[in-house]
Amino acid sequence: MQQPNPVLSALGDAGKRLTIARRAVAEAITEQAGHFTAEDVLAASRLRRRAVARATVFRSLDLLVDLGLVERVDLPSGDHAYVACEPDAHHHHVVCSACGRSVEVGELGLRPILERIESSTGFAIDSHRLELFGLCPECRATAASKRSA
Amino acid sequence: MQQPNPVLSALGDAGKRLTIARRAVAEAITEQAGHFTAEDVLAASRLRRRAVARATVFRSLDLLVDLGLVERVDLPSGDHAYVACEPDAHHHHVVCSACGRSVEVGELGLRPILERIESSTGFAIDSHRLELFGLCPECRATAASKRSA
DNA sequence: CGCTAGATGAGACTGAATCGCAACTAGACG
DNA sequence: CGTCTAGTTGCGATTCAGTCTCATCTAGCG
Repeated sequence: MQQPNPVLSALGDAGKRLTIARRAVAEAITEQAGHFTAEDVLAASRLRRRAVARATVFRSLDLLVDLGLVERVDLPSGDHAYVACEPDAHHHHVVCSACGRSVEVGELGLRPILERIESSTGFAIDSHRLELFGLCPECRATAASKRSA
Repeated sequence: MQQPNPVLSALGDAGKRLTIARRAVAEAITEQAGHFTAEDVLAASRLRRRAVARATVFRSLDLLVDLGLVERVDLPSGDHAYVACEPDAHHHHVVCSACGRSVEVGELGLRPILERIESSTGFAIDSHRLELFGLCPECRATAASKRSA
């Protein structure tokens, strides 16, 4: 297992050191199916051979957010979570409210809407945040079978 | 000054008691230009003759959120804030990233986009959250004049 | 006026997130 | 391959928003 881990190579590209702690965080992140909290990463690192200090997890996460490899989302519950995502392209996340799995969706024609808002309010909109919550196909199926039981 | 305060009358309609603490919170909220944090309300209540306990501020805020008189927004900074808003109609908020002032915008044709996402991802989207950040007209003007100076 | 469910205040408590600082190490350089 | 040092890390203390408990209080009704 060399390291096809995109998080690590991106760190290298950014001129950051590839420390043991960062490898551990990167691994913990890439094995998460959907969104995860800082605490999840912390717990995952502890299950592996290398535990990472809480402060370091936060520092690494901040770094990854800066690099655009990870994004912060605020769950409807108010909790803070993160999702791994492709850098560069502007996109949004659809988060399953049952299992937490998340998928990215592309830019999806929001632009004309933003322009409409800009002209009607006079605001110069420079950032937005669209978070979508619902049930993923699997959880819909589960919910449906439970209901019929 | 009787009480044309919409927050208070809505509380009454919902069968809730109009206590002194709630009046204080309602006043603090209605005098906020834009978004505000729980701490802001707390501070505002202290400046007036009637200080409200921290726990009560949170309880009142939760209540107002339930009644749809106030909405929670998560600032890009990660802070939790609230915005007063009209109940009932589905809408979104545009928040000025400089002064915090916020205005509501209506439903704005997001529906077709949501449908597109549902069919492409298989998710059943049941809630979404769109928060827009940018400069309000006043702050744009201020920024522009500063830049030319 | 008196009653009672609902509301409040005070402050202890929780848990996430941050900070400061000494110790460590990745990676550059000779 | 050894040395050097800025970037990192770990640890523990700390902060701070938000919650909880419970005794006390009161809005609003009859």
